[in-house]
Amino acid sequence: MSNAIEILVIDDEPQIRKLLTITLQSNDYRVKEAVNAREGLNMAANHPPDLVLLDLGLPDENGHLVLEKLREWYTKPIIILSVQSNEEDIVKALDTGANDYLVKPFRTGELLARIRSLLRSSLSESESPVIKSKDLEIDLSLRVVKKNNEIIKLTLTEYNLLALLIKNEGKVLTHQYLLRAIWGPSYINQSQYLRVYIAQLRKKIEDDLNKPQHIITESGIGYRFV
Amino acid sequence: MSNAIEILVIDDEPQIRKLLTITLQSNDYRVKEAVNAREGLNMAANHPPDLVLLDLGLPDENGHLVLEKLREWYTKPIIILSVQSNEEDIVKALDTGANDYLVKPFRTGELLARIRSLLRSSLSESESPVIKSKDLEIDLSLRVVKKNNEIIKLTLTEYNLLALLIKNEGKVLTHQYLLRAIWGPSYINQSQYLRVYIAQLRKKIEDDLNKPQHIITESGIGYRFV
DNA sequence: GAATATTTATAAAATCTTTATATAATTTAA
DNA sequence: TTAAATTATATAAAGATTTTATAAATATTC
Repeated sequence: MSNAIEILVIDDEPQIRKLLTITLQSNDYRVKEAVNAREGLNMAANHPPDLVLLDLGLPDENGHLVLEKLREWYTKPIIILSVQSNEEDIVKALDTGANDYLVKPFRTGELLARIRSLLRSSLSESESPVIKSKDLEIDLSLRVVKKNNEIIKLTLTEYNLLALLIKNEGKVLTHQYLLRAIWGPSYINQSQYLRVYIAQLRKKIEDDLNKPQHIITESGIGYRFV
Repeated sequence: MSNAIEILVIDDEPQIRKLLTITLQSNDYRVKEAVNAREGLNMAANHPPDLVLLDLGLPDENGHLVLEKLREWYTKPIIILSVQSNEEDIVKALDTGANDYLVKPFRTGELLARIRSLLRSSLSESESPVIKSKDLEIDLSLRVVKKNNEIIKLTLTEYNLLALLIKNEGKVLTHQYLLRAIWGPSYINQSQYLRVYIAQLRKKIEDDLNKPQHIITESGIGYRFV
């Protein structure tokens, strides 16, 4: 998978690198390893990762200095891993731009949770989940649908229906399923509702109503979004 | 100073609250104190702070549940303070939406550094102090709104509503969310309030009331600022 | 007592539901 | 396999309902 989240580990201890790599990989992150400051800064610059795990006790350069250099341009999360547990180091690292500081030995479950926490906030602010096709674009968090870069107005039911179809892209959703999900369990026989709303949606998002490109009818079964 | 950063402390132990309040105030933060979950949630809703310090061991409700309720709508940083140092609690809290977790007793210098770290990222990314569009200009730090370079007078509620919409530019904010954020959780059914204030805001900032360019109605859902 | 907030009332707009009818797809029977 | 019959779908449009906009009256706050 090429859209996996990439994490750069900068640590000189081979056994820590190995532990981190195995832990992270088994949680579906892509991992790159650097064994010292020079290599770490190079790798970060050549191919910026989504998050950096940085050991403060590197052999070739002072850890705080590495952090400072990295922060000159790197804006995504940096987590410090260090054997130093004194307050001075922690405060200094955080004030230099680190987003978190874990004292070695750390608990891997906690590290993973802190990684998730940081990725959550850094991702949600920069880019929201947008689904794009040739002419359509749906931003589920903004609740906005665009066709050829123009916002199209959808009513509550129209949007709910489209969002459900899109979330299950490629999959045929049965009449029953759609009716139950949008109108509720007591409406599963009101297929006509569905037809009316599918027609309205197509009028808004399809170029040629006689040859729908997005909402495909599966006669006798349901509809499918492609 | 009225534009100081405001921190809400939710903790039932008086001596901890006192320590936190003194520490924070001497670092130029404005502090509000809540002694239990109910009071904390109310205070957060009525006047959303810039950051929340939440004790997990509250007397009246489970801490994780409080965190969950808060995160339903509150998007700014939350730091957990807890005597529990077990990994399970830490992971759970972080995955529920906490941004950091400090085990009591904590070092105040580290707490302050972690607060600075979180405020740094949340402030720099979420709100640039001045937002401009063709005819409108809003300075969130000065609390001033200009239309065609003329200052327009807004009441407290009008300003809070407009500021919230603007901070979430492009995003549809539901009635519930707006009512909860501006009036508090007990007002989520008073959609009429919202309509009255939206109408007043439009009268002040829109050129053509029949074709609003800034505050867009999403019928059945809420409003969106563009 | 002026400014602001909360209610109330009501007209207008938007949306949803229902009906009607044409068209398309599928099944049945010769 | 083809033609008729049946079933399923598409779409417009009318009526019903819900939602929204706005003015204006009343209450509250500072």
